[in-house]
Amino acid sequence: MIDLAILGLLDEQDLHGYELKKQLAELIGSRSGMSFGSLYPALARLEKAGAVKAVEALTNEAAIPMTGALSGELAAFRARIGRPARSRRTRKVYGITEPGRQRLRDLLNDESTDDRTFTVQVAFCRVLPPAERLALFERRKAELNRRLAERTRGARGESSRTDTYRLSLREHDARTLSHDLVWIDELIDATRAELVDDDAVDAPSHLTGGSHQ
Amino acid sequence: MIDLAILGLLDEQDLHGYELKKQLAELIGSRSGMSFGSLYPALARLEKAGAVKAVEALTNEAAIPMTGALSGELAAFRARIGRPARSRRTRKVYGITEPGRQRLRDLLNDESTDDRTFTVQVAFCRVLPPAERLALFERRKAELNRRLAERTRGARGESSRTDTYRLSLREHDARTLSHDLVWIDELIDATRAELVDDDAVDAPSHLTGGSHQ
DNA sequence: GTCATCATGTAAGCCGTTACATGATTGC
DNA sequence: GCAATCATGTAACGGCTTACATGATGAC
Repeated sequence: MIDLAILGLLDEQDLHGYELKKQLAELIGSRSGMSFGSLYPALARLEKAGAVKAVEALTNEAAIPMTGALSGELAAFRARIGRPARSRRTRKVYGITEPGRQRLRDLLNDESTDDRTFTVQVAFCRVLPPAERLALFERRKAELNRRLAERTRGARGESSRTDTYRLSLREHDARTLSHDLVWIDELIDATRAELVDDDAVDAPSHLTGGSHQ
Repeated sequence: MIDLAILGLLDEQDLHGYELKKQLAELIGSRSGMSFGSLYPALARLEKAGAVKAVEALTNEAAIPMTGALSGELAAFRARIGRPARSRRTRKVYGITEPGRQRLRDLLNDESTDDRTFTVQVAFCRVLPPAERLALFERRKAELNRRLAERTRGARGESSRTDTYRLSLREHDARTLSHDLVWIDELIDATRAELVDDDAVDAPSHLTGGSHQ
């Protein structure tokens, strides 16, 4: 999962480890770890595998892309102080390679039932072609439905040892699952619309009435 | 977290490892692992620490508590087939000890911000006195509010690199957090009501107007 | 010059998973 | 007897966390 997050971020812009960690924390929350002790070895592993490579960090601020709102806080800070950027000899800036992009697509298509992984997959799914994105969402939907079914099955035969709190927990779980399913359906609808749009260019109107559920 | 789940279940009834795993899967879902490779070492560790002990598994069905709906499925199966229970020499049935119960209460009061741990804590929180239960819920509420605040802070300054899917992800996260907060408030209200009831017996009406939020 | 921050890494250790090994009981 | 299920464990391995080690840069 860490590979997915790293490659996804590097696909957007070149970054060094320290900044990567900050953006990672912003993306998936500062909780759920992602400490230096796992980030740097992961970067080294990816570099060895050829998925990322250290790009020449030019020694002045031109090395840092200032277009748009990228590195917004840092840029704002510098502008406020009115001082040139440091030379930053010690930073090691990474960029994604073409094999790395392929690896990213593979990881996005990876059939994992892990919740956190899916979150990160959604965060970067725009790099997938619509059909694969749709497949990703459909797999997730199937997984959530599977859990819902499992839950319903388990609800029988345990009536004796369920106090108020455990009942409340079960109800809350069920509501959360429904909530997630509604969301997935939104994502699916949006992506299907994109697919239809694409088809309208290449081959008109034979997917519009496609199967639901 | 595995200790918490094991002690919580053993506090309800004596169980052997295999059955423990089944009930664990029912409680927190068959996903999120809890394989034998972690269960048995955990049981051994708890036994060594004196938190659980192997109880004499009598070699006939009398060893298995048939009162109420305990072991409901197994009992039903036997009744249906009409055959006596097996001797089960190989099973090692564990029971919780008094130190184990204390350890259970400690684990329930443990200040962890882990989501899964909290789920299990709720599942067994009935063993806590209402005041401690309330404190557990309040801590969770504070944690969720902290995450919400962090999220809101992070929402500024990232407008450029947010596509539709990442926006949708953020919205969904926010809705999920609100949803969880509503639930926590329900739990808090229920527990506070219990507290007030208790007070009405011991010491009337000086906690009713307690601080909110 | 010293402290905080930025920045990168290594090492020890925990925890949990997968896979393997073993063996009892029961249905057929 | 043989396969399926029940039942208990061990061993290898991997991944992640905490803590440690190092050093550059810039503020004061």
